[in-house]
Order: sequence, then structure tokens, then C-alpha cells
Amino acid sequence: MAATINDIARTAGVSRTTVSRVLNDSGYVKEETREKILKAIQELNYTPSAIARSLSTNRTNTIGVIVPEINNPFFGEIIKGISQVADEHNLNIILFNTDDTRDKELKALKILKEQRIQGIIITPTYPEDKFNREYLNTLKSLNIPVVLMDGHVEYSNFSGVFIDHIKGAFDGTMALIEEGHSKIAIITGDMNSRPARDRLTGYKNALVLNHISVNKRYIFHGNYKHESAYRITKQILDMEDRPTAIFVMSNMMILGCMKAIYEENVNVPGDIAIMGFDKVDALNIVGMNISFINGPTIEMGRTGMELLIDNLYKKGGNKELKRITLLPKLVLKGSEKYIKNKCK
Amino acid sequence: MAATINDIARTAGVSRTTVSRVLNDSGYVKEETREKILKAIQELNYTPSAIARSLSTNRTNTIGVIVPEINNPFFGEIIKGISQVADEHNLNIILFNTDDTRDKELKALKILKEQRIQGIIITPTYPEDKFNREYLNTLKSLNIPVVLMDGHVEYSNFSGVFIDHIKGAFDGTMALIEEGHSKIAIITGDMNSRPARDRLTGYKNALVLNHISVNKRYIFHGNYKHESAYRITKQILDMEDRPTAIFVMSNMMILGCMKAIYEENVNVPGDIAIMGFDKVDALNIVGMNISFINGPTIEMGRTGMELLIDNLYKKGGNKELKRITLLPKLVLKGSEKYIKNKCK
DNA sequence: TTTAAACATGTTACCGATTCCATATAATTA
DNA sequence: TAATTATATGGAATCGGTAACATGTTTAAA
Repeated sequence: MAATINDIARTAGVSRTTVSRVLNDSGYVKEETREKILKAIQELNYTPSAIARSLSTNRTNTIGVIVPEINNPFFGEIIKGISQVADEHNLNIILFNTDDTRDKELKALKILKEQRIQGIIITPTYPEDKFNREYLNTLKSLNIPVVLMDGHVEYSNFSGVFIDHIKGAFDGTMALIEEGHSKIAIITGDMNSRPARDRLTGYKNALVLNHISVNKRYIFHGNYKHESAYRITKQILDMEDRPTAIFVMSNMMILGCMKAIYEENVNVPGDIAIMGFDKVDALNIVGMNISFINGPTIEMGRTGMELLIDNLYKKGGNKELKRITLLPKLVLKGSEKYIKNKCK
Repeated sequence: MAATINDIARTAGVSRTTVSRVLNDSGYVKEETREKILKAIQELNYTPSAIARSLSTNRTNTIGVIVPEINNPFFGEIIKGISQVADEHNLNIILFNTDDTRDKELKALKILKEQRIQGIIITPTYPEDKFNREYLNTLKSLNIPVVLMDGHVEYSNFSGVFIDHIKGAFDGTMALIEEGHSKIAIITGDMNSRPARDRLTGYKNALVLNHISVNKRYIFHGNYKHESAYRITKQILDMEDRPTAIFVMSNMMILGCMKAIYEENVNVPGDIAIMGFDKVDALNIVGMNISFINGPTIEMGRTGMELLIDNLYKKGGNKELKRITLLPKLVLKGSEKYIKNKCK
């Protein structure tokens, strides 16, 4: 249906080699001929086929991106960053959303291999899954660069972009301490996950550094879901020697925590201070006095893509393993002119 | 580098046609031969090239998706829906995020044409932009199905999925009226946009139907940004004959509105009822008493993809123009067990 | 036993580009 | 003026598959 390079060649009365030269602006073409060809291209509304080009050049200029939850703004922002850099380098993105499913993740990898993409950025849902790791290794053996986003695959040799969860939690805790708090509760994520463990470590480090004893009664284990944080926060608010601050270790759990606080009519930060790991824009805007440790999501995406591109342009075995750790940023309440909570 | 069908043929001692038959499970192949071939495939870790296949079959099994803001959960959920259906039909997605930029939107369309994708789902940022409409028309003339998501392109002939903004705003207003409100303020979106105008219409329709006069002093024009709603809400709260309910016509504006309310320590819904068009999950979870008119985003994505697929499988001029309008859903406070606001 | 249908496999053209090589002419340089 | 070199274009192979067609072998029906 669509015009091909042969149609252009015929119309312009030249060989398709010459047309190709014009398309790629390579080699010698007489100005007059070039114009004839451009005219034919215009007339036939011709667009070269990336498919045919890919087959012949062995380059697709496409990368694969695999995320578990596209509707989560965390990943949305990562993709935004990836997309910006991809655009700058004229690379296309084939996107897969796995809905946290191992099957879909595996299927995505298979398809990407078929598609002869040039590289993969993946936020692995099951980093510990043997089968997938095997598959990632297969990909690696094919010399397709792989970049991990915020997901450690232990014992493997992939480049990646990571967040320094320890430092982030450390900074958050330090900030609370500097504000005068010493009774600081923490609501952790699922302790089976590496970030949850790291964050707890950061919290402890800060306490120890300040000679504050780590009180086990102040350490509560949530599971990343808002319900768990809701329940735990209620519990915290009922304690006799109630903490003066709560450090909540995820996005969704901040919401559960704030629900409890909202319900119990507790003043933040007057009665209790809240620090969150990961931001919740909505609460920021509404003006709740919550400080955040904020993972630089867009930057993660950009950095990951840059890492990938570095490797894309290196032939053969020259690909370097590079792990970049980004520091989360502390956003203190008030530093963005948060309004004081007048709700008493 | 990677093994080709010829390598498999050679290894298995057959012609590549036979290999192709095994790959596609078509035609006759002796069981014994099949096994030889499968063994070779395994040994050489062979994956067929989708590129070569696309060139020869003239099908890429890929569609293009263009969104303005991938980090906005509204689009994230649409993509989630698209992705689900795409996966069910083994279609891949090339994603473009335009950052609300006309240039990027146009560039995306060009690339998709090069990529010989089978169809496009687009949420047009500049539906009124002549150039882009021209481009969309070009695409259409190429017989590539196009599906619009929630963006009217007037006078054009594209299939699409739309939200019934009039009905949504009507339902929201009716709900408030049924709760006994008659002094209902509205904060509109940018009146240059079709949805904003439609929603205002729905609001008026409900009032008229209930013989409530449309009070111009209760109609406030915002611009979709939270700051505008913040300012307007403050203004509303200061009115002498203050409305008893506010209908806020967007996502972000709900946040601005709630900021003002939170600041002024007003009880919702005791002192004033709030209804939003578009949901804000975070506020839902925290337990603010806001009712919502909720666009069915995931369903939109699914429906759009299904619409596209319908057209994908129809040859030539048989493509049908189909516009599907989805009804937003009313989520009343309390219907999800919202906790009463005790903040007085 | 002959004949047609089913089974099994291979030959070859083609999809739409790129690219190496060959060839011819024009412009420079020796 | 002859020898180079730069300019201009085309021929043909190639990328890795698919598919129409051809051909040979079994198997089953007549």
C-alpha cells in the first residue's frame, strides 16, 4: 500500500541506491537529482520503512522498558525520565506493564528478544526469581545491555540505578532528631524487601550516631499497604510513652498513617511529627505538614537511560558494569511553604 | 551474532522453509523432523527475528500510544487498560510521552508511520491544532486505524472513547441536590476546553431540572491548576450567603480547594460538602469526606484498545467509525466507608 | 492395480531497505 | 595532455524471515 523506495526510484527515474543516498544524506548526489527525488517523495507521501531499515542495518533504535505498575506515578516518572533521554537520542520505547506478574515479565523479555531491541531497562518485580534471572543472563549473553532500576539482582552483573535507601532513611531520621525528637517511631515496609531493610538500617544508624538507644517498641513492621500503617498508627497514638515523631517508610503507608491521624484529630506536627519516605504530592498540596524523603524518580529514569546509551554505543565486550546510586532528597515541611495545620 | 533461521536449517539438515513451518506450526512436518529442528533451536538458543518476519508478512503487531503526561496516573491507568488488552492479543506498544508538546506529538506520529505500526491510540494535546489534524488525516489515509482517547477532534472522522462530561457533572450535581443542597458552587476548568464547558452544562442542567435558579455568583472559573481553586475556595468560604456545597471540576483543583478548606478549618461535609470531578486516591484513603465523579480510566484504555483491534482486523475501507462514550461513576462519601471528619 | 488425496520437503521469489563494488563522467593536478 | 581525483549513479548481494509453487513419497480409496 504505502510507497516504497522502489516507487520513488521509478518515479524519479533513478536507482534506489541513489534514493537511499538522499534519505541518509550520504555519498554524492547531484543537486538536480536530489530535488527530483525529494519531489517524488513528497508526491507519493513516502516514509521509509524502519522495519526494512532495521533488517538491513541490524539496528532497531528501540529499547524495551519493563515496569510492574505503570499507573503508579513512581514508575510514571521514571518512564518520563527515560522517555526524555530516549527522545534526545532518537530511540523508541517498547513498553511492558507486568501488573506485578512473573508470567508477564517473562513474556515481555521474550518479546523483546524477538524484537531485536538494543537494550532493556527493567524494574524487576521478582529479582530473586531464578527463572527470570536466568533469562536476564541469557539476554546479557546476547550482548544486549540491561539496566536495572531500583531493584537489586544479587550476584548478577547488571548495570543499574539505585536509590540509597540507607542514606535516605538516615537523613530523614537525622532531620527529626535535629528538630528535637528522640522518641521516633518507624513503620517499615515488608522486611522481605531489600529497601525496607536498608531503610531500617539508616534509621538505626542515625539514632546510634546521636546516642539515642534503639527502642524496639518503636519499630513497627508494616507491609507497604496503607491498611497496615493505619492500624499501626492507631496503635502508636495509643501508646503511653507515645513517640513524638513517626517515620513512615512508603508512599501508600503515609496515607494509612495520615488517615489514622486525621481520624484521631491529632495535630501535625504540633502533637506528632510525620516524615515519609516517598512523597505524596496530593498531601503536599493540600498542606499537610509532612516532610518527605523523596527518591529522584525522573532523574532515575534519565540516569538509567544514559547508562543504557553508554553501553549501546560500545561494541562487543567493552560494555562496562556501572551502578549508580542516587541520593534521595529531604523535603522539609515548610521548605515548600507548607501551611501550618490549624486543625486542633 | 544471534542465530538465524538458516543456522537452524543447516544444523537440523533441512531447508529453512521446514523450519519456518515448525515455527509457525503450519503445513506438514514429520514428527521426527520437527524434533530435530526443535533440538537445534534449543541448542543455538534461537529466537526468530520479529523484524524479518514483519518485513515479510507486512504486519508488525505493534501499536503506537501517545500520551501527554505519562506520570499522571490518569494516563497511567489508561495505558494500563490498553496494555492489558494488547497483551491478550499479543500486540506490542510503542510509547510516546509528549510532555504536552506539539513538537513531540508530531515527531511521535512521524516515527510511528516509519515503524509501520498497525494502529494508534492518541490522547491529543492539541486537538484543535491544524497541523496535527492534518497529520492524523494523513495517517488515516494510509489506512492505519486511529483511536482518540478523551479528546475530541472536531469535524474529523476518528473512532474514539470519550467520557460523558455532561452526564457526569449532572449526576454529581443531582447527588448534591438530593442531599438537600440548593446553594451549590462550581469551580470550572479552563473554559476554552470542551470538557470544562460540558461539565458546566451538566451542572446547569441538574439545577434547572430541579427548579433551582442558576446563580451566576456561584459559578467560578478556574483553570485546572490547584492555585486557582485555592484562591476561589477562599473566596467562596468568605461569601455572606455561602454555598453549602462546592463542585470542583478537576483533579488538581480538588487539592487546591481542600488546601483552603484545611487551612480555614472547615468541616466537610458538616460545614460544606465537596464533590470532585476526577478522583484523588490519596484524599480518599486519608479519609476526607469528598465525593467524586470518577472517569473510568482503565476501562477507557481497554475500550480504546478493543476499538482499535476491531478495526485492525478489518481490511481496506471496512473500518467503521465508532465513538464510545463512557459514563463516569459517582462515588459518594461513605459509600466507601469514608470516616467522618472529626476535625472541628 | 491404478489413481487420487494426504503427507513431507525443497526451490525460489519477495518484503524494503542498505552497502559494497563497479563504472562513467567531470574537474583537478602534474 | 595525460593521469588523478572527485563527483555521480547503478548493479547486485544481503539482512532473516514467509509463502506460493513444485516435486516426490505414502497412504487410502476406487
